[in-house]
Amino acid sequence: MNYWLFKSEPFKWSWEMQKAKGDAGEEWDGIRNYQARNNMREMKIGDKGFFYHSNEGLEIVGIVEVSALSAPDSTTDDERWDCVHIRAVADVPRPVSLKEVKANPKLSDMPLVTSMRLSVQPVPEKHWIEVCRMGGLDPVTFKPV
DNA sequence: GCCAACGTTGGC
DNA sequence: GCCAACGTTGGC
Repeated sequence: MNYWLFKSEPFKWSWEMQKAKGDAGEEWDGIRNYQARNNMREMKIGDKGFFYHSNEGLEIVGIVEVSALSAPDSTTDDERWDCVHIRAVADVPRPVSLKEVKANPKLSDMPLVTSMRLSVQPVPEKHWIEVCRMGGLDPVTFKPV
């Protein structure tokens, strides 16, 4: 199992909107960056991810999982772009802000810090566990702790 | 709203 | 294949 992080501007697509989709999930469309696309192509069904609010909020607010493998992006005819589907799994009881991530020495090499502009990024397991701890949830069951 | 960082495009 | 110009992202 691999871990990822999905960025979204809440006024375009928020965690509340993602949750409203429930188990049906939603296509993570609109990605027009090769590195982000390549990350999605690496994803497998059931891989987990953080849902991060960029621009406004600036915090990790939820846990998602990959519900469909990367396939052509329905919002474009350009064959270069494809994307996965994700569905909401759990709230982060205490959202973890970018500020907190940056302030934590254990997370100094997290892609969220080092690859600021990458909108779909990998999360090393050690970072996953640490962020879950900060957010007040179990890194495996996603139950509040 | 500004602007730094950085990815992409296109002329040469 | 280099690199300048340009566009976009995203923190502040």
